[in-house]
Amino acid sequence: MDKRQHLVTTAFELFYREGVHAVGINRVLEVAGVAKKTLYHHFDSKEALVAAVVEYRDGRYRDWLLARMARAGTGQRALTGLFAALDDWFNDRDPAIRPFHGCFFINVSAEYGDPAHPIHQLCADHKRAIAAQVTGVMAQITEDPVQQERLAQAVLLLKEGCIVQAHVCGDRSAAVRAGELLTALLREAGLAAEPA
Amino acid sequence: MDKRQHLVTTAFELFYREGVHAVGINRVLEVAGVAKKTLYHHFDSKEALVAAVVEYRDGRYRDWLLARMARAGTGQRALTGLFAALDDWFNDRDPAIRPFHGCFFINVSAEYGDPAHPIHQLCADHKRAIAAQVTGVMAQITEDPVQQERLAQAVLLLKEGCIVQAHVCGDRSAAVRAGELLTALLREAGLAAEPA
DNA sequence: GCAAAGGTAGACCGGTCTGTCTACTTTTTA
DNA sequence: TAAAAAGTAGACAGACCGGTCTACCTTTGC
Repeated sequence: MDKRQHLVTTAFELFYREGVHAVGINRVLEVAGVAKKTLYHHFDSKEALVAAVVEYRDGRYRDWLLARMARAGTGQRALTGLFAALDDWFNDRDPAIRPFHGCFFINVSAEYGDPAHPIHQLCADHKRAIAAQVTGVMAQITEDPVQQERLAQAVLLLKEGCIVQAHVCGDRSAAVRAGELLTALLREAGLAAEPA
Repeated sequence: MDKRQHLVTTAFELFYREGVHAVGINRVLEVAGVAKKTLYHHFDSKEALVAAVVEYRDGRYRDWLLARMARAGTGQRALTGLFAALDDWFNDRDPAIRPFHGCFFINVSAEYGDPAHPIHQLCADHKRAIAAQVTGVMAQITEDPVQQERLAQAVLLLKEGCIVQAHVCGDRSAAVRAGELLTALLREAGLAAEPA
């Protein structure tokens, strides 16, 4: 059993559910069943642990989303798969990502509000990595690079928007509406919807 | 000088910039130049202060947004005004709302992650109040109630989305793109863009 | 003119925070 | 097999947390 990894996953669950500042190091140690010395052997400080947790979640989340998109197909089907994945996430239907307590990266960057803070930067890095993934899919839909960028940005806007609506307002159907809006936008852009 | 109000505005500035849990009561008192007894004369607890701060910001923010929309005109022009207002907010161009550190309500509900928590509820209430405002404007654009609801939801999705993009990724032009997407959606819905 | 309300400063309470440390045990590896 | 690495429990330090309290001062309304 890798103690370091165990600390990271335990800390993630607590931080995600209750917030970073609301969870003390002693609480993490108690739940993980690990000695304090061990934590400070692996991490210089709580902030170093937080950084490791963000990076861990970044990898997990992107792997999950990419897999769900790939499973749905390519091009437009992958985008439909993205919003279907979000819908399952919001409604706790996918064991691979359950439970839903909002976007961890939005939550953490709310607590580390200064954009220059390293932890905030890690959250921004995650969003940029997701953006790169989505832009890659866009290349399968249109050849026009301007259109690619424009539509990728639309997907991201709708994605973040529906995550916030789902978490803050408890609107669990936000992903469905976001998906429908994207379809409308693709139609408006002259890209006919593919049959299911 | 109303001490209670002074405490609320001071606490808001600190909470907004640094987060609720990151700012202690003593810090608020020090910055406000107010005695601890006075704070606990007006508020039962820190949480009561937080609630008052959220309600204060709710009023201020909605007044500001409503004024900006009204200034831009009615119907579609009001919606354009909404995204222009967000753009000014993100780029610190409007003294009435400056500075920008993300959406206070998203930030606070990230710290009070439990949807059943009263503070989280207050944040949800704010979003619902904004939603009602936007739905009202939609009645000026189309008579179809289904279309009204659908487009209002689209505006909210794009609004929350661009706020997150602006704050987490530091993308200060997110509001402009969100506004363009809304125009595209209105066009797709068969509602021709009004001339400026 | 005086009581009531609202204000001041700051000591104090019990508790929690991050982080350090001692002293000892287990596991890994060369 | 022996040294090095990684682990254990938990006391401790110094700072800060939210919140209470005493003792005193200032404003305000009747």
